[in-house]
Amino acid sequence: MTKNEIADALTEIGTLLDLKGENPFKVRAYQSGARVLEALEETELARLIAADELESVKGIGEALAQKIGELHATGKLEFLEKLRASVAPGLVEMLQVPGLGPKKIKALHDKLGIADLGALAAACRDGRVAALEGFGEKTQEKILAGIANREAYGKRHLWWEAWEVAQPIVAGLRALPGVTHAEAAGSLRRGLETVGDLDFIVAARDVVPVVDWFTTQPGVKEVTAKGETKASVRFASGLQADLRLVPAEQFVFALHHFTGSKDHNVQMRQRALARGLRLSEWGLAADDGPDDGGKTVEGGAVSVTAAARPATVKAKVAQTAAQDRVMVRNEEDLFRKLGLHFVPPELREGIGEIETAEQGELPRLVEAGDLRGAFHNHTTASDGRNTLAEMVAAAEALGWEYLGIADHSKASFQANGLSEERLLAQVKEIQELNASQRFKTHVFAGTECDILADGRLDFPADVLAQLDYTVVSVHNAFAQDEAKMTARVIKAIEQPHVTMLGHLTGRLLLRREGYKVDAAKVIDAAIANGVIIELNASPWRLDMDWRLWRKAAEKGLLTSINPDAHETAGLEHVRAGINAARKGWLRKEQVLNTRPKAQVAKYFAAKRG
DNA sequence: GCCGTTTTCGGCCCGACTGTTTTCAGTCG
Repeated sequence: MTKNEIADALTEIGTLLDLKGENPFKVRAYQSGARVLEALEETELARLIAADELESVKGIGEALAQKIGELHATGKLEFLEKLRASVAPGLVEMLQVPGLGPKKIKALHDKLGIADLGALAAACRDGRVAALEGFGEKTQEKILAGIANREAYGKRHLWWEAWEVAQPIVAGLRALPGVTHAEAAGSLRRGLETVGDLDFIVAARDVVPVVDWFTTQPGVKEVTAKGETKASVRFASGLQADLRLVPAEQFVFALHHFTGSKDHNVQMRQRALARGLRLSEWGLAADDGPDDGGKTVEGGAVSVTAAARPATVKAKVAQTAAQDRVMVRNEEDLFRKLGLHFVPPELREGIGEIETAEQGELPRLVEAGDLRGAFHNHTTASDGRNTLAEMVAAAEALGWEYLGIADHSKASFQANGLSEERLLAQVKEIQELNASQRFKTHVFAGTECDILADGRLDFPADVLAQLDYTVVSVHNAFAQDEAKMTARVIKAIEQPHVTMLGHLTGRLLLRREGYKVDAAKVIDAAIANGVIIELNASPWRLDMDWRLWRKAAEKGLLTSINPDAHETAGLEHVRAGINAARKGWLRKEQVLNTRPKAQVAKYFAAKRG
């Protein structure tokens, strides 16, 4: 078992023990054990197990060491299997209902015999839940609503959709009187392809109007929390948004903390501790040990124990400031205090960015402003919703130097794919449009040519030779096994005149898994053949996945950030592609469509031979 | 279950919020 799988098993043990009403500190021991494990390198874990030194790791004692060792060696754990058998599986599912935790679930199970969501809904409907001690009408209603909406509530949301909700809120927050800082944090800020919920961090002199404004935004369906420092709302789409109000001097720390990721934060806190500092959402302070006036660290938060707890947040800040608080002006400053170059939010995934930032070797990431155009766009000639002229006008409005048109080929019948004749007519139309100088934006004539089931292309080489460039993509026979699909794609990119490979896996985020293909082999073949793999920037695709880009680009792979636009508004999806490219550590030089028109034309010409 | 110049038992993570209570338990992050 890998360390992350073992960590998942420990977390599951914690959850199950919690549901059984076990000692909460025991529960936490398993959960923090999982966190500790996640922070270890895979090789380090193997070494510690081999050397029988697991117990030297803080947070792992005799019992956890034994269980981790067993899971690592055999992939199984009898203790966990017995535990699973002793807890009704429906209870775990009940944890998904907002407002239900282990205690309430245990009470429902023990007193009403409820063991799954169906029975819970029934008990709510006939009023048995409200009659239970510690429950009431409101709780019962909330549980019913939670069950009804759990699919929407539990689900993640496309980055683009979340961003469209978040943008006006950030702008509105910043415009409120007394607001000094406002930012969206979380996975949205990290540019992750999907987002669980929205986190807004705000510093304001007067909090009440901010909370009132936030909870009355258009689209808010439900206000689930409303206090002086925090408010939560739920939009009709099921998207949840949290607002956190912090004093101005804590803003940077809160922003960093809630931007995450969890792994990045764990590593940052460990780095702080190694430097005699403690980092948390509250601040950065000297680490004087656990008895330095009451501050303790657990789960990363610097907090104040009961004996020394001041009455208010303000008093707490004042007290901490009076002690050893390290002041920072911005995130750059925060990283600098820990001996690091600034780590852009998109890189904060805990996958090596901190080590690289220490060496000062983080790349200068590609930016939205670097793009000069985009390829792989559709028009009404195939399945697009705007004409060639409309698409070019939209590109011109974006200030683009060039726009590539790549309509579908005839095998994509469902998408009104172009025959050879229609394609060549379109090429002529494009040449005439360029000659007319009607638009400042130059149009490159291409195609999105289907890769047929056997790896042949939908157009012959002599037709492709008449285009500026060729994108090749898989649009059918998705069910082929990995070996067959991989061979099919490689055969396609080995053929002459192929400029770039479209959406490597064909995935549709939150809707459809991609087809099975060996990405590493395709990447090697693309490099060997001088073929680009596109970064399809459609918010539903973001394919090839950002997790593969860093290594692929290091090996020499070139990309193009392609919106796959089917209408004028779709051109702006390159913004989502920029996120993915940045998460893949890509520099401007590794993205074709950051190059000036003349260089692109030269690149295409060289490829055509 | 883990931990220890407060050491081998008795602590351990808390602030904010809601809902059920009338002083607090449970949830969430």
